[in-house]
Amino acid sequence: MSTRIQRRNRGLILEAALDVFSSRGFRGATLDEIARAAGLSKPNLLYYFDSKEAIHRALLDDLLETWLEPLRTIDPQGDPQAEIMAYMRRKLQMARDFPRESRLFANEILQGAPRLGDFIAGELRTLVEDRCQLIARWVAQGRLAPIDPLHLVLSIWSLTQHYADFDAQIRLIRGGTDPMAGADSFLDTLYTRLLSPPAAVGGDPAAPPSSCAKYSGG
Amino acid sequence: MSTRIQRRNRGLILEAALDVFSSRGFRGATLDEIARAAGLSKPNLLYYFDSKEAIHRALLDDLLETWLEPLRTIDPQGDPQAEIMAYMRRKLQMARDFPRESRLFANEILQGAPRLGDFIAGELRTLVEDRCQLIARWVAQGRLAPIDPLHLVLSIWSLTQHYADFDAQIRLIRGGTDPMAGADSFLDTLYTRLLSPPAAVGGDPAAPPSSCAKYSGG
DNA sequence: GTCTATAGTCTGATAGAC
DNA sequence: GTCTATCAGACTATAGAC
Repeated sequence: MSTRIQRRNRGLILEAALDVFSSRGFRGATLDEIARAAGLSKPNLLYYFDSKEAIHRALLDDLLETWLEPLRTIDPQGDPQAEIMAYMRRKLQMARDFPRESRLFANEILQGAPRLGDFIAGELRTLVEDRCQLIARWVAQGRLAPIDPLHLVLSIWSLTQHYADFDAQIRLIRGGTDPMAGADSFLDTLYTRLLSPPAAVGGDPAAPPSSCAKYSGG
Repeated sequence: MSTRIQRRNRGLILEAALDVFSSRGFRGATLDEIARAAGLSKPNLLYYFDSKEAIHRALLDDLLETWLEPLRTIDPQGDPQAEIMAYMRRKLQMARDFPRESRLFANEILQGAPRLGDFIAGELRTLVEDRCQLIARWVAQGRLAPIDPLHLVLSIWSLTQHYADFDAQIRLIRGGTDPMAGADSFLDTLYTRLLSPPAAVGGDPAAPPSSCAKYSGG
């Protein structure tokens, strides 16, 4: 059983650690800096967590469910285009609400996914494959414009997380203005134009993507 | 004047350092690992470069021109859609040819651009603003579908660099297959649908983006 | 130019008093 | 539970022989 002060201090540590790990990477982060940010002493950090590694792992574990959930929420019974647009908007909202978590994740991937390999090759891969099959069915039914399902999913990750991961760059380029100003309507426009099934008359100028067949089973 | 062996060793060091810095970040990299990868002793590294920081800076300096050039190459006299598609393809080719450079850059931005702030707020920002004005003119002339120029540029950076920066994740999700397989035709499709000016009849279903006015001057 | 040896610093983790 | 003090290892960088 954990006391009130224990939960409070664990929370302080994780909050501080998220700041430091997300902006410096695992090796760039130091316990000294985390301790200072948490307002605790370094030995006290190690009273609550066994090691620097354990703090980092706790952050990742907290993150993984959050990371899968927006993709899980896609409803096979819903309207295809509306479902994918809603998924994109959830991911964009996550970039707004949890930019540090996005950068923590990006740091891990950039360094070869040393601690996330199992998660990605397991739960995430399974879920992505399932969703790609769903999208391929929607395309086959003519309810979405022809598109490669996997690259579509990757594009949503890329375009939404970019606003969190490259926040520093966008701020410097935009000067004072909000880095995400205009992102919502831009992405709405982009995915509307990308996904709208070609109207009965007036064909789509783009060639259909070569490989949807891969996911057409199931 | 530098001898043949000096040029060779500097090259070996920079090549090894690019491997290590791009996959571990600045603080995660160690001179021991770079020395081992270069086949030289650690003091010998520091005979050629003043410090770890100096090696890193040399890599970034080499990178910056390469980073600007594809954006510079956009031709104001060319066909708008073709120019932007060609720019996207150049960036995608860079992700294929120079994935380590892309990850080196991403590492720096993720950590708040501590060494790239001046470059981004200066040369890059100036060039981006110039290109956004050009794109805004093209939109105003009806030669491109209505779109926010800055977010268009950001989307190209995001979607192309993603294949280099998140390579580890994509590999794990795709299993054995080439991480970039299908990327070319996907991005061709995406930007064709995004940028094609609406045909005379059969309007675009997307609302025009709110703010192109910002770049309409010039 | 390249090496061995090492100085000096930082960092993760532990010991032990309170 | 929290602290001061400190250890052991890893790290960047330098000294000095060859």
